[in-house]
Amino acid sequence: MSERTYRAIADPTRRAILDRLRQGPANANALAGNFVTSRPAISKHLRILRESGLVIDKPSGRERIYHLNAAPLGEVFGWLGDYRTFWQSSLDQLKRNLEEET
Amino acid sequence: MSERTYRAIADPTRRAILDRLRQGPANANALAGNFVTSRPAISKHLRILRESGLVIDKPSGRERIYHLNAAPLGEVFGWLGDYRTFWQSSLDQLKRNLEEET
DNA sequence: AGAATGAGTAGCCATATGGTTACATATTAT
DNA sequence: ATAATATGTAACCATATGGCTACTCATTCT
Repeated sequence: MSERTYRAIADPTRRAILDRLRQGPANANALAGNFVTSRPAISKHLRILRESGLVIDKPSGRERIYHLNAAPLGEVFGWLGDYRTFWQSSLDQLKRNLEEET
Repeated sequence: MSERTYRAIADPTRRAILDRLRQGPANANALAGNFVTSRPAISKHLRILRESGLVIDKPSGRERIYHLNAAPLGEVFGWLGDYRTFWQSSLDQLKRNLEEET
């Protein structure tokens, strides 16, 4: 399912929602309040976040409280981790490669 | 520019290209050879990777050698890092939250 | 010179994406 | 009971995305 995770975090609004949820649960209205975007649009983003498992919603009366579930991000983090050594040495390493046969 | 990075890695083919480049530089043809997708499609992906700075191309005669440049991934890694504590404790933490008022 | 090769672009197409307004539904407040 | 509130969905729209075939351009091989 990690494919969905990559897609989900590709959108800046959705990343902002996740960032917001790091400070604690919130209902849809509260989340929408943070953006210029219309509430239905946020509702759509929340659906995508739900489907990717990045948020979990807990119905509470007429409202729905959204909780962050960061677990799926672990996979992405893992994938990126494999590149760690590359970006650490990359600047000079790359230069050497590129100038190698100049 | 990190926005472009998130978009770039959202596509599985592009991630596969990056994975491939981790093993060393390659020209466009070689990269395209790894996929069922047509060469022009790969060419487009390479353009996006170039524009996001994730690859750097070094023209060499009639071919163009692509090198991985993982640096931009560092930003994404950093963003994900802020969630680390969440996914580590998330399973039981979340359960507690959800069952809190049940 | 002429053929072949590596690679990008143009033009086209179908589907996905993100946004909007209008509407439907359920729960809570008066 | 009725009004107000919270939220999601429907229908529609414009643009982005990813893929394909045909074509162009530059370089290299014979």
